[in-house]
Amino acid sequence: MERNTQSLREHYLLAAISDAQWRALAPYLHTHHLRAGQNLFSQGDRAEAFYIVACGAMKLFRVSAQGAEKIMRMVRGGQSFAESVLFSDPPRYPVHAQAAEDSELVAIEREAYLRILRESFETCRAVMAQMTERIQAHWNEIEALSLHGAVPRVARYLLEQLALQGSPQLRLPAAKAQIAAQLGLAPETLSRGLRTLSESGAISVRGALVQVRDEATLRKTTQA
Amino acid sequence: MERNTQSLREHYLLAAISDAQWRALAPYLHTHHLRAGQNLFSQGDRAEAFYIVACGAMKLFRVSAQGAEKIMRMVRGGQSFAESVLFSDPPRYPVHAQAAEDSELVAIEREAYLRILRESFETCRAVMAQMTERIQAHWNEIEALSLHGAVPRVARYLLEQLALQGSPQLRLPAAKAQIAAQLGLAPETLSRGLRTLSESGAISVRGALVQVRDEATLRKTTQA
DNA sequence: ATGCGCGCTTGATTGCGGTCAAGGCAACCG
DNA sequence: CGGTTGCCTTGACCGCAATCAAGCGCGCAT
Repeated sequence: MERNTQSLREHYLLAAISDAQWRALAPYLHTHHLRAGQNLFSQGDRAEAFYIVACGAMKLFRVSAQGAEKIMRMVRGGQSFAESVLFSDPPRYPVHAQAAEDSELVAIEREAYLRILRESFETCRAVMAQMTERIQAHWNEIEALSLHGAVPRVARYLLEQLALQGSPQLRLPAAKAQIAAQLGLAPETLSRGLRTLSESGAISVRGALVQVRDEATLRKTTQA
Repeated sequence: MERNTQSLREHYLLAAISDAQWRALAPYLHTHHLRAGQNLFSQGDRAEAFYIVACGAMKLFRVSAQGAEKIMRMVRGGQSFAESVLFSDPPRYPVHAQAAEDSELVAIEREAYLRILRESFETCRAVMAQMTERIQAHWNEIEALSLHGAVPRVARYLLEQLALQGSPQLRLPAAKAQIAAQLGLAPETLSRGLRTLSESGAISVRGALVQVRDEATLRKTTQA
């Protein structure tokens, strides 16, 4: 973990703390290596730590009684997850977490980090800002789920990716079945959605490569 | 507002601050009176304050392009809303807010409260805990929306109300059309959902009065 | 008491998305 | 080079919830 130390400390959850605090925290950091498909924790497990993804990708998901899987969030390198267990009481993980690829994580012990938080308003502020962002994202998702149909959801997802990847040459970051699960759709419906968007001229698709041809149309479709 | 001062200060967002901080904050608190149906702010408005409901009820909602209204949250006496604008930049309200009944609110200016927050970890902690709770609620709602059908959503809502009201003699807190909008359903579907639950023996309905007869069945229906 | 109006319920129809089953396509392997 | 395997797409069908359209019941005012 020595090599990662510096980049880890640049993470927003750790950037604002003092050197002394950093040294105090160090014994409570642990790295984990997971192979694709391996479970990290299950929904309902007692939580002693939260995590930062060094590399790879984790999927956070829930499972319905019939076994259908809904991906709540994909977490990639540099992002953190399960910070919410810092403040829930009793601290339990509210989702399942599983490695979507071979991954490397840093676990941060809950109690130790809370001690840091107590002494650093800037870090508190970072945590709160992060939570705020998450809340906004949830509202958008709830709105999409209850107000819009399947095609707008796909369009919204593509715009998100566009913002994320910069280039109009998108490469889908996961298998389409996974993306479908993230959007709360059947894989077939995602397929048809992409087809519809193609036919409207907004995008063109070949395999996992999506070319955004008309962002304006795409943006309109979002709220249709 | 003098009469409310004490009860206001017992609100979790204000409970942990010192007397000096309280005096410093006082000039930045403002009471508002709204009649039922009156708008407080619209989605996208620039935000200078967040709010605590003294009495009455506010509805927070979004509107689709076709005019359909989705109630994101109902806020009643003692609860606060729009705290998330404390940390978003630029600070804009992410929903519309409208009085569902005649209501009395206390507005707390954003900048002033941020100054308090900087000096009170306990208050930070309260804010973060609150946000955590909200995030969990959103996950539950997202799960319900994407994994379950209409009847389980109704069942879930009734269980929420049961926990809230204590007694198995529920009084629905709003017109059924409003509740339907909150659940993301057509009013007709809510009606049929209640009917289904009646026929299964889980509840019985007369007007706005719902008697919970079999909580276990209701709970099963939730995740069906 | 009678008539009106509004909110709720009920029934019939429609459309969207899920499910099931079959086919295409590409990568990997004998 | 043909075969197998896994992923994706396509098409046919089905079911749930939205929509449309009456009917019903209750409160209210004349």
